[in-house]
Amino acid sequence: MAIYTADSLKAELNDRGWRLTPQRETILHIFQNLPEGNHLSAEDLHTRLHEQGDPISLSTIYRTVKLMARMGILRELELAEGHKHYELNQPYPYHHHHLICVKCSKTIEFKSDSILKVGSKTAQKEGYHLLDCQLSIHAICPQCQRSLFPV
Amino acid sequence: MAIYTADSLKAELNDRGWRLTPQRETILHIFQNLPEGNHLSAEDLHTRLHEQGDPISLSTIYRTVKLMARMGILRELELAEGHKHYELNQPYPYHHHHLICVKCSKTIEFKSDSILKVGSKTAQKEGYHLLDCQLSIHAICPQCQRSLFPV
DNA sequence: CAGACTATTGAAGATGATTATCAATAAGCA
DNA sequence: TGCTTATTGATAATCATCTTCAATAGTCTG
Ligand SMILES: [Mn+2]
Ligand SMILES: [Mn+2]
Ligand SMILES: [Zn+2]
Ligand SMILES: [Zn+2]
Repeated sequence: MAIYTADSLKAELNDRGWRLTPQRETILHIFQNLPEGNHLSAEDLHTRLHEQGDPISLSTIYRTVKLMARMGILRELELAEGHKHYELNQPYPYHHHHLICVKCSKTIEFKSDSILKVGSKTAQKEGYHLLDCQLSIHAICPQCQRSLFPV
Repeated sequence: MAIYTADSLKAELNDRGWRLTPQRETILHIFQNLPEGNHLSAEDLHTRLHEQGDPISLSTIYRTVKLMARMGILRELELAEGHKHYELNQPYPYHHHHLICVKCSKTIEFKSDSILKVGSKTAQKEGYHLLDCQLSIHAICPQCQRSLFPV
């Protein structure tokens, strides 16, 4: 959960015998410039990259996003059924959690440093190397509570 | 997050115009008798049901498990890549969270009532009807930190 | 308790997000 | 500037999950 620049990303990749490519740098930039509260799926990323003139293949997008999640640079979120969303994994005080409507997927972000503390402490106690810590509240939003549609 | 019996399950299903079937009751029983720390995938459930002489179809298992998650009876967990796991959604003091190794999926459960409080309070403040609240700590376990295998 | 209504089931096939393959390309390094 | 090999893009493959639909069986009513 650190702040990454192209340089620090390169350094960390090279450390592991990997490489910094224009594609990886471009994808990092997309996330770094993503307004708070936005979350991108692989498909979203693909579209957005195309629109800005960076036609990166879906294969590469899937690989990159997975790699960055494993490195702790991105967070992998289950905000909707059927596909994952990603956002930058930022440290305190940007770190936050999600309240998700299981019917319409409307999502509200909220912060809690006590949760982050519990997460760090628990990982440390067990000797785990922390990558991400996210509270997911699955619930039904006020609007969907009124809807008569089943389930 | 209530404790369910076959009767209370029937009552809640009927309230919504739905039905209690032997399949649904059997699946609820499986989860009610599952030892702490166990989590079942749809495929796991299918196998286990077959073994105990209840050959319920995979279709029905997927439907039931999804239905019960939407009702708040089961929790849907992302403990490993590629498939979901389910467990009973129990109230305090059985309610717990998961510390997950992203490389080998080894999972450790832990409790925290402060997190549960944050979850309830947040849902309530936004007018959401709470179904489940789970802290997922994604990390790398001690054993996998030592492994040389990439990512 | 029987009959009507319709939710549910099981079998089979479809879907679609994500991965695997592999030849061509291009980082990193000396 | 070359050498090694990680990475990319195109394509095909995977496989967890959902859909369809005819047959079955809960629930409700009289
Ligand atoms: Mn977010
Ligand atoms: Mn558990
Ligand atoms: Zn909603
Ligand atoms: Zn591990």
